[in-house]
Amino acid sequence: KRYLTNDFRLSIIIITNTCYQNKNMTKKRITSFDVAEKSGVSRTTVSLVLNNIADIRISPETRQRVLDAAKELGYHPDSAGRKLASGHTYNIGLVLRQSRDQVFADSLLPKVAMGVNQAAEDLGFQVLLKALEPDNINGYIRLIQENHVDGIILSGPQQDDLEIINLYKEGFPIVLMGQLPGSNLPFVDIDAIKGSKMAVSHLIDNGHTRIGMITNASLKYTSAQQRHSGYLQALAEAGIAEDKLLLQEGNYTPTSGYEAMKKLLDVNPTLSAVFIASDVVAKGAMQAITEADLRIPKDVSVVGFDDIPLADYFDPPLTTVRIPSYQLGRVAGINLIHLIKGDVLEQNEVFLDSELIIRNSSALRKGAS
Amino acid sequence: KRYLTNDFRLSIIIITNTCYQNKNMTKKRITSFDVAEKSGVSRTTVSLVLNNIADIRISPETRQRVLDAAKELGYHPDSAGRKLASGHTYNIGLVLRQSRDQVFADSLLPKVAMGVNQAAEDLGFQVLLKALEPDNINGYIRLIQENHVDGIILSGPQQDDLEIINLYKEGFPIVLMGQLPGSNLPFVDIDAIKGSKMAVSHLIDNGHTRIGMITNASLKYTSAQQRHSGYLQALAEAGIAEDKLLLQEGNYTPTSGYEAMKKLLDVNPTLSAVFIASDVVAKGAMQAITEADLRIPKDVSVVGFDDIPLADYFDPPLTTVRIPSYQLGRVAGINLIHLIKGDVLEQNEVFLDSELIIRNSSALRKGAS
DNA sequence: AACATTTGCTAACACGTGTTATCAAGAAGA
DNA sequence: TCTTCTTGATAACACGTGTTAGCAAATGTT
Repeated sequence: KRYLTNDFRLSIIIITNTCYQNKNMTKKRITSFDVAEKSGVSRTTVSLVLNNIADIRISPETRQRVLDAAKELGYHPDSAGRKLASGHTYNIGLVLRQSRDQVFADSLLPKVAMGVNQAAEDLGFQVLLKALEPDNINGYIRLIQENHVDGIILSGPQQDDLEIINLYKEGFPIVLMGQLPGSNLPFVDIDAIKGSKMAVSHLIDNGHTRIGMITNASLKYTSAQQRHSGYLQALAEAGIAEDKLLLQEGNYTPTSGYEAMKKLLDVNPTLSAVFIASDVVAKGAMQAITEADLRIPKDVSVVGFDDIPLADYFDPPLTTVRIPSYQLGRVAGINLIHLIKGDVLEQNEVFLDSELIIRNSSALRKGAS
Repeated sequence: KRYLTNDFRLSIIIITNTCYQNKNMTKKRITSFDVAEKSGVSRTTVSLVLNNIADIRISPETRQRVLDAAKELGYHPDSAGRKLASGHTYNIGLVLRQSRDQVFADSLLPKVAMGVNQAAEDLGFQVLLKALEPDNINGYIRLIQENHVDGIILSGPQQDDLEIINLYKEGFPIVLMGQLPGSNLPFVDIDAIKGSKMAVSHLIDNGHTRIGMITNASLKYTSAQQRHSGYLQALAEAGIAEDKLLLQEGNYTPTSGYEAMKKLLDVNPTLSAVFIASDVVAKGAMQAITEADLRIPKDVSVVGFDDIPLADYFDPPLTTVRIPSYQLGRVAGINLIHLIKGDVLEQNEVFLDSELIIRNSSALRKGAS
């Protein structure tokens, strides 16, 4: 089945008639039949012209007559009819797998959503938003079973998402935002290992050897694992041994960072720097550091992850790893739509580069090497 | 036209057959005809049973036979077919009117979106997300013209949104998030005037008389106007004269708050408190205060607006006005769906209460009254 | 027994589109 | 002149559902 372009739609931005079903004074919807009648051709011809079908012969005069009639009547094809006939919905689903609290605290989500929206807009698709409740893990299935979408972007996939793998194997277009190890589903993600490594190496370069870490989330999440493993790699390359006492888990919230940091300081008196895999968590941790009468960065250097909008306004401004959120959403959208159209992806696995933003929270200590 | 319930859908959460169109090995979709055949009744009966139509007589045995067959075959009605026949899409549009930068910085948006999502989920609808580019003000029109949605929530309406008023007059279901003065469209909003007044009165109660204000956005936005007018009302009630030198405009960003605060301090040496109608803007302002060698709250008390997730972790923790974002989204969603179903709204204009969260940034100065 | 009513179900239409197979007319070639 | 090819357009089918009008059988009433 062919996918249609929307050349015609773009040419009619002027709103002449806004007609829709209305239970009171049922305004008649303008159909392709009306356009056909007005321009004195068949409905088939109208469809062929308006969808700009290639390899079909229509005389230039007729074509123009149809376009004029459509514009004059303010015709807009009905999406339901189109879906039914073509088999395509021209919708993509943006499915949020994260817990509600996680979404609440996610200050990058708006950027991601805008990126997806832009991709859809550019390619003639619409975005269906679906947040999954924890007790409704397979809630997105309805989108597919009832044919609401042509494909989905699954944000924050987790280990127990088995159904999604079957769907992909059966040929349903899916792009992950984040990774699902063990599956070969196409995904778009940042290279979190590289990003974390960059962050921790920066601390090592500044002379630190006792470097703690607080994760962004439980280590059952892929993204937490990766950020942790970047930390380990940086240590290994510098010949620093891993010390499990230097690791604490956070869970997206400042509070968790506060608690984790307190534990870390209790157990590790010699700790001189900490890598916290989430800016939000870092904010809480910074407070714990200050409350322990330690100064940032003089006594403890801090590096975060995400570069949330406020990171530059932390006290002191937070050195962190910037995630290209908007691009992440945009590329996921573009790739999904390619998949839907049956194109082969240039890259099945896309890693976008993150960037180390160096600010004051990791400034060199006076007198250090 | 009647609106259908989704009782049947809820009873089939187990996924037996996940069938969809596939260009390679075109799995046949299971239709209501298949269910009819299997249970030995007509397609009409299947439809009547599955949609649980009232005032129709079906024998209990037949009803059960249909339900069993549907469950066994894993039948799920096709949304396009349903839309075409019923005239309803069971979609609501969440349209973001704010500029891209504004959305990026909006840390409450995820909560709002989750609220809308929840309402839709509960009432059997889907959410279509549409962010408008500044050069595409009427972009949502396509959603309506092509019949993608049964109604829309317009977030952040602006003065020049005239088309939306016409749509509503013609009977199209619309709920605003935020207000559009001069129109009588139904809306859901916080009582921003009351909230601001509460915030400023709190400062006055603490003994302040020279109270500055930095707006959250340009005063052409309704929300900025309201927060400003709450500020003025609180002053008036306390018999404090308005001083235009005490007002500066912000624009969502910390940077704008930083600049605005510097100007404010330059011109008003006696200023002892400031009300900043956005926590994000306040963060920048707080930095300007600190850089001027002033202490919060000792020299300058600060009160914000929004209660973003990090406000409790500002230094010092920020006194602010909490917006019930999730509820805002949920109520907007519920009311829109009521409107779609033809119900009369209990309240056409919904004001949700905001709450003053008192933290350290406005603590009483030692020795003050 | 004759008629009226209820019960249980269905045939047939409607929704608005995309697409294939086909056709008439005109142009080109033999 | 007769045949072949091209052009321009269309009739007819398909998609999957909701809904109205109506029908036969069963039940109730006089």
